[in-house]
Amino acid sequence: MGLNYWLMKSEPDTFSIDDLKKSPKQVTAWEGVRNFQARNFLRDQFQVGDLAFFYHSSCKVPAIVGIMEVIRTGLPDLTACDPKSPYYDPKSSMAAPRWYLVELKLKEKFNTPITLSALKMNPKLSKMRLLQRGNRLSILPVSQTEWRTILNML
DNA sequence: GCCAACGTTGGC
DNA sequence: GCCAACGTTGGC
Repeated sequence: MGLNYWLMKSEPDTFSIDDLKKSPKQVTAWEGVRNFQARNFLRDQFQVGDLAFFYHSSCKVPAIVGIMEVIRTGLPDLTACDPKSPYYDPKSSMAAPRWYLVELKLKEKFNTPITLSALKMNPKLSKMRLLQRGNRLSILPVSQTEWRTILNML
């Protein structure tokens, strides 16, 4: 099986691509995913070497702002075990982790973000999951064709 | 701040 | 297992 492509949303007020750029080694643990479908992607389908778009959501100009590479997978999200964390989940435990995360390294920050409205205007992307009505998943698979189409928009 | 759409919870 | 109520997401 080949490598996968993903789109990962983050609210820039919480964690932006510049925060990632400033992180040690430009690596981050993508913590706080609390949706089962997204969790299943993280736990079961992410592979080392996969590439992911960094997407800024819930902000003035929602956009793809860069590319990350998956460097570690299948790690339990221990913020679920920390009562002081906003991501605390009493139903998770060290012995039986409920939530997982991956580690990502910044590959590229785009000089010009690819905005949501630009994505919507590209007829080749009409089937993209991000653009489907009512989509709320914070982690979405991207097809290889979509990935290439989007890179061609840079 | 609004609201459509969706996910989760919990009573039955 | 159903489904109403509630909470969250996220664009606008």
